[in-house]
Amino acid sequence: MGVREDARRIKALSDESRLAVMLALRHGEKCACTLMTELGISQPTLSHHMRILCDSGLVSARKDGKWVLYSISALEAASFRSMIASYTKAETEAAGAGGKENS
Amino acid sequence: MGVREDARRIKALSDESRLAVMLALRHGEKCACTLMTELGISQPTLSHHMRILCDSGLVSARKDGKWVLYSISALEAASFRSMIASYTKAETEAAGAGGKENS
DNA sequence: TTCACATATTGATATTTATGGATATGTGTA
DNA sequence: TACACATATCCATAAATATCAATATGTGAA
Repeated sequence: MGVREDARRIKALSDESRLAVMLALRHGEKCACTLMTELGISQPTLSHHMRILCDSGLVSARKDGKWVLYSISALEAASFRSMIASYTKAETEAAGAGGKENS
Repeated sequence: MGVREDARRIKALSDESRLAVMLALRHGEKCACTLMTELGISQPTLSHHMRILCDSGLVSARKDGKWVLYSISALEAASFRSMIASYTKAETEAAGAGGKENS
């Protein structure tokens, strides 16, 4: 919690390369080498971006032999969307009585 | 549309001061001078942040005499949340048949 | 017009960040 | 052990960004 931490989490998504990573991971986990090829960026640069995404919690890493498989954390992603909503949804006067708000 | 443009829009929210602005505007429009006082930042700095928020579309400005009243654009905010979802929601194999997805 | 106030712009500076080469670490295979 | 490969870290550099003082612009009142 905290605006500073929220800004840090949002910053993790505020980069073109990292958004491309998120798109690449929508169908499931991928190893760094695949992401590197698909994005067309250098290995140190990809490693840098993956660290930021992992630090934010949005992406989690799993070691498999010499590969590291990255995947979107569904739980953290939902929490992220909820956090975004808290900044972008207007505060309704009598909130809470109406129902679920989110699916 | 486009990953680059999406990154730019997300970047608009990836700053602590601008998140504070969004929170301050949740209950309705406010003038720059009020935001400046509430956030405790200089006038040029606030102007800089408001320009970025307005450029992103999330916030819209309305002139009233010598004041400029800022408010969250509900339509753009909804579009923003939808865009965020497109990067953070896992792609389901047979999507679309289930129902609304969003409220 | 002049004045006071609200906001935007300019310009300079310090901090952050993205990038990739070189190198280190870790892992499986021969 | 040595070797090839995958990933992380270190380092330097260029670009982007946040900040604010000074100044410009606009607006209503006297």
